[in-house]
Amino acid sequence: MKEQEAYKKLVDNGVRPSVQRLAIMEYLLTHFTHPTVEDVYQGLCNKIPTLSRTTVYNTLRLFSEHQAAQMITIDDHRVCYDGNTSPHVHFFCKQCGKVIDLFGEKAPMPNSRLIDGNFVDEVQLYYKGICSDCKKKSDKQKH
Amino acid sequence: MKEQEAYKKLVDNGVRPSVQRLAIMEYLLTHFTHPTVEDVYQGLCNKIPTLSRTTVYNTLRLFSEHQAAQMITIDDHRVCYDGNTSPHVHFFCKQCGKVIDLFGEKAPMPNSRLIDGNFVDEVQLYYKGICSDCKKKSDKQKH
DNA sequence: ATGGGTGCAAAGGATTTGCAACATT
DNA sequence: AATGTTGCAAATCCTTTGCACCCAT
Repeated sequence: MKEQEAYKKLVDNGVRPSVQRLAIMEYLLTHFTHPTVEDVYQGLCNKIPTLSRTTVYNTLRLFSEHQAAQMITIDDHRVCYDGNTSPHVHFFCKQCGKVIDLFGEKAPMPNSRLIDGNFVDEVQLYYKGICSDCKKKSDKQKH
Repeated sequence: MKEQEAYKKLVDNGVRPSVQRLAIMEYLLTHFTHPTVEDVYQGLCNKIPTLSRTTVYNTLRLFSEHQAAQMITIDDHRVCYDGNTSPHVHFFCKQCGKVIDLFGEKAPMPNSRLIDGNFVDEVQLYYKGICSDCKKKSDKQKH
């Protein structure tokens, strides 16, 4: 049951559970599609009709501050989130804006938590380019 | 002379030179501070009094599309740019918002330009945390 | 009853767009 | 003349804030 996993993930990371927080975390743990705030809102507003975008904004920010989710800033137009907090590589398609996991690539590890006196607590590796779907489409158009 | 370097960087990357574009590129090549659009605008509006923010926005986007500069999306509140297009690691301070180069860390290389059918033409590695300056400040407050 | 959580409406801020004026070839 | 470039003003869109209400302890 993903509900219990969501509950555990909140408590383990020092976030008090509430109906909304549990629902948002459960959404992240069942949709590894790198949803934006709007995606999460649209996905839950039927289930929780009183849900507001503000709550989704606040909650996702809270999650990332507590390392309960990863905030992904790969797209310069909007932020998105990932419930998978283990390090892995993200690919961004500059054409369609999709964010894809590249589990085959090895995620980097800093040499140390302390680099030149700066304390590192988060690492993100981003690859950008054109995804296979968009590449196929543009290949077709050439004929 | 940085002017000639700026000119070359534009032409080499297929960007037609103009007064504004040269000035903006020269600014990038003399300020490795990861300036935002506003920074570049403020830095140049004395030299070019007619300069508009719109032009800075358009020009920097153009540069990054032509690989003449790197667009850095490490800060979720605003984009910044780097005239150094060789791969290196960026550190973002979550407290003061500063972006620092970590030349000591090794920048990753994808195994191939084509990963799972996706074409990769840009790689960015971001470290996030608290910078040494902010760490010192918060240490002092404890006394 | 107290403190945290939620949600509405409004504000804020970064970025883009439409379009007319301008520069350059 | 034709084409690309610039810059103002307005629009857009994402995100945050202020504040009142609500819920749970």
